[in-house]
Order: sequence, then C-alpha cells, then structure tokens
Amino acid sequence: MSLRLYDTSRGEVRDFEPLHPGRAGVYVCGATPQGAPHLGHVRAQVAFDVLRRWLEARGLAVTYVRNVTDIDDKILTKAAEAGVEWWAHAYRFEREFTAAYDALGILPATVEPRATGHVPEMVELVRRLVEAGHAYAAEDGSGDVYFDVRSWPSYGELTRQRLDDMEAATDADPRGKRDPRDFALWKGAKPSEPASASWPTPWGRGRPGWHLECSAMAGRYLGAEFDIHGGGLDLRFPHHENEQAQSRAAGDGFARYWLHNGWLTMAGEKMSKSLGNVLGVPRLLEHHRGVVLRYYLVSGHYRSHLEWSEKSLEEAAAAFSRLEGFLRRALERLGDVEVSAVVEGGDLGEDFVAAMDDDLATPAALAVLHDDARAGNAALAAGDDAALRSRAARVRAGLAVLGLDPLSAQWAGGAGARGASEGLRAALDVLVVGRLEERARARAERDFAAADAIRDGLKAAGIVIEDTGAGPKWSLEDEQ
RNA sequence: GGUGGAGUGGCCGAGAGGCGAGGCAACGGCCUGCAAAGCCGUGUACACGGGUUCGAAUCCCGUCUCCACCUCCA
Repeated sequence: MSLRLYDTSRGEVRDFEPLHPGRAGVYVCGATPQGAPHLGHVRAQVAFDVLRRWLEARGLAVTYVRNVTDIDDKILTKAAEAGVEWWAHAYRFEREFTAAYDALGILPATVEPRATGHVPEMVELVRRLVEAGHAYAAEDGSGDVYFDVRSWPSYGELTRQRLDDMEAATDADPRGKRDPRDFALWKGAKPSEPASASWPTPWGRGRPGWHLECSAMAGRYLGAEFDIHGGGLDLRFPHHENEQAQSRAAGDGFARYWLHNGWLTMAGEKMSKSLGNVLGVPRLLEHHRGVVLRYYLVSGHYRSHLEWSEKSLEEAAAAFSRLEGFLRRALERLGDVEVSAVVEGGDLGEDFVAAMDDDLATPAALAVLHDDARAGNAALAAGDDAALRSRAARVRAGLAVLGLDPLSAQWAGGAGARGASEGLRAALDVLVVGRLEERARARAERDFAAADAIRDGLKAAGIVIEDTGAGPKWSLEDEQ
C-alpha cells in the first residue's frame, strides 16, 4: 500500500517516494493578488490542502509553502488605474485571499512567502544563471535580464514540447532578446513605473519577472530539490516550465513531482478573469456555507473539470447534510465520537485509504463514507452502539482528512457566521421548548390540527421540528 | 501547427476488460397521527462506426463534438 500520484511531467501515475523519509516538501503556487479570489482559485487551494492533509495522515511531516506574488505587471497597472499604491492594492487582495482560504477550511501554510521579501534570493539566482551562461543582460540597455532558452536543451521537458514547435509569442516585445521565447528573469525599471517598484541589482534597478520568485522561494524554504510542486493546469506553461528551467539550469534539482488541478468550468468553459465568468468567493459565501463549497469542490476528482451550477451546489449541500446529520445523531447517542485520522492505526477504513492513495480519489473516498453512514444509520436504528461507534469514527476520520469534519472546531456551530450566538440560541431554546410542550399536549389529546399549526408556525420562523425516538428536536433551517 | 484533456443513466459525478461507485431527483415499501430524518427496494447508462475477446464503458482502428495550454490566468 502506497500513495500514488499523477505526475504531469511524466504524464502518468507513479508511486510517491519522499526525498527524505518521513518528510515532504510541497510548494504550491498561491495568489497573485491583483483582484478578488474566485472559486477557481480556491478549488486549486482546496485540492492541495487535501493533498497536504493526506500526506500528514500518512505520517509525513509536511513543509507546505504557498507563495504570494505581490508584484507583477497587472498589480502595477490595476493599482495605477485605481489610483492606489501597488503595495496597498496587493495587500488588500492578499487579505481577501486569506479570508477565502479560511472560509473554505484551507489550513494555513507552513510559510507564505511574498515575492517582494525575497529580492536578494532572486538576484542571487539570476547571478548564478548569468555565470553559468544561461542568462544575459539585454543588449539594449533596458536593464532586463533574460533566460536563454537555446542554452538549455531540456527547455520544454515539463510540458513535453519542442522549442521549434512552439508558437512564438506574437505580442512579446522582442527588445534585446536573442530568441523570442527567451523570458524575462528580471525587468529593468521604467520611468512610467513607481520608484517603489524597483530594487537595485548588478544589472541596474528593476523588478522580478514573473517566474523567478517561485524558484527563489522554493529554494529558500524547501532546498535545491523538493518533493511536490502544485498549481493550476494553466500554470504548466509557461510558468512552471520556466521555473523548472531556471532552477535546473542554475544547478538545482527542483520539484520531483508536478501536480496540476483541473478547471472549474461554467458552461463548459474555464472560469477566468479574462473571460469574465468568475464566481467571487465572498459573494458565494453570502449564500452558502464554506463547508458546503468545500464539499462541492472535493466531490469531483482534482484533475477533472468540475462543471459549476447552483443545482450542483445544492446537491452537494444535501449530500454533506446526510453525513453531517449522521454524525450529529451519532454524537447525541454516544456522547462523543473520538477519532484518529491517521492511516496506520487510525479509524480510516481500508477502502478510504485505498481511494486516497489512488491519486487522491476523493469522489471514491466520499462514496466510502456514504456507505459507512448508511450502515451507521442502520446501526443507530437497531440500537447497535458498537457498530454505530465504529462507523461514526470512520466517517468522522475520513471527513477530517478532507477538511470536512462537521464536529471540528472549524465547522462546528452549524452555519458559522450565519448561525445564532450561544446566548441567542439558549433564549430561543426556552421559547421553542415551551411551544413543543404545547404541541406535545395537543398531540396527547390527538388534536393534530393544533399540533401541526405549532410546527408550521415554527417552520415559518425558520425553525424545523423533527420527531425522533428521543422526542422532538429543533434546529435552524439555515443550518441544515 | 505543436502539446494535453473530455464526451457515462433525469442531473452531478466516479470507474478503466467480467462482480450495476456514490450523491441528488423520481417511484414503491417500512417507520410515523402526519411530516422530517432514517432504512429497504426499483434504474442496466457509458459520443458514433468498425474490430479484438468467451466477455468491452474500459483495449485497438477510424469518425464526430467540445475544452485547455503554446499570451495574463488556479
């Protein structure tokens, strides 16, 4: 039994063997905070959060690095359009990304480095590349420094493309380039750009090119060679190809496995800012629980396209409620559902482990949990507490690995921000229980019209009544 | 032109040679005063055309359609 992952650089699933036994270094491309986060952004982060949680469940000590590229062309232009400092613009949206991550239960990274905080590392990397003959300062005096793709025969290996087959960028500014496909490691300062957006280097003042920061920061926190690099499919080329080229040309081993997540689509098309079909996470959270959004994202395989619709999200809510409802009933019956979500010696079932080991097959893993919940519900009805306890433990442990444990600190308390506070809930309980007592008297007298009127009245107020073996229970409709 | 991916039942969404993933919806039943929840049962789907095989959604050949990357993009 071992973890197998689809390595996009090889185009195949292969066994994951960490570089250092017992540890894993993971680098995931995070935000370029030029605007608000959309659901596609968080899909990627949820996917790699699940990877990280699974590696930890397998007993690996994970160093999880997620960068923030807080300076780039678009940040500069959008900030200028908005009439604010570029660094204020970047930080504002960085905080929105962080809030979105938190709302979806994405664990904080081990470290979340910013590009602007790693200029010395970047300059050093450029220096090494220039010395090795793989980079050159532009001859037009612009201050740009380019990577020389012709000097690196492996260029294109990540995406299995041949340099000669690539379309040359039509809109690329060829100024000072030896080959149109050469990419900027460093961009010379322009008079039109703010002075605060440039740093001194041996090649003059300037700012980082797009790809350099990831190589520099991965090296800084994970070393010259590390286990896994993740990101969206659109980053394979040019971003990841260029990262790998510059790091390896500088003599570093860089990433050993490359993982890429698939698209969240709308009407079959990729969600992206340029198409304008984005779903902002803050807006979605006004109407949907974060845990439900997360369940929805996890219900498809991370490499598959996931077709967005409100209906799909409602189905996800219903499916999650099924598991959540089972755990809440189990908790009431048993008093506690203590679990250990580790692969060896924990409560995760064999089938669940096999699913997750198979390139993080979360849909299959969820199917296992639904099967356990069904069996657990039957055990509950039959009064078989031992069976109930083991099923509930498995469901909870599995959900915990997926970041969906309804009893966890993250998600307990029902609808989170939308839920009632403790004090209000206690006050409401007194009132509702009073009404339920009236209803019980009416039912005892077989006055069902009066009993149902009470239930309907509460329903109209958003309070749902369910009669259970242990008497009536109430809950807020929003929390279901 | 190069590279890669997808087409599965009413819907979402797995699987990748033989035992009908799972969820949602629907229908029938159990339970219930009713409802809700839960449980049991009901569905024979894999773009199309050939082929291989005892057996194909899964392998091979061909065709069609869609998407993505090669330019900023999770």
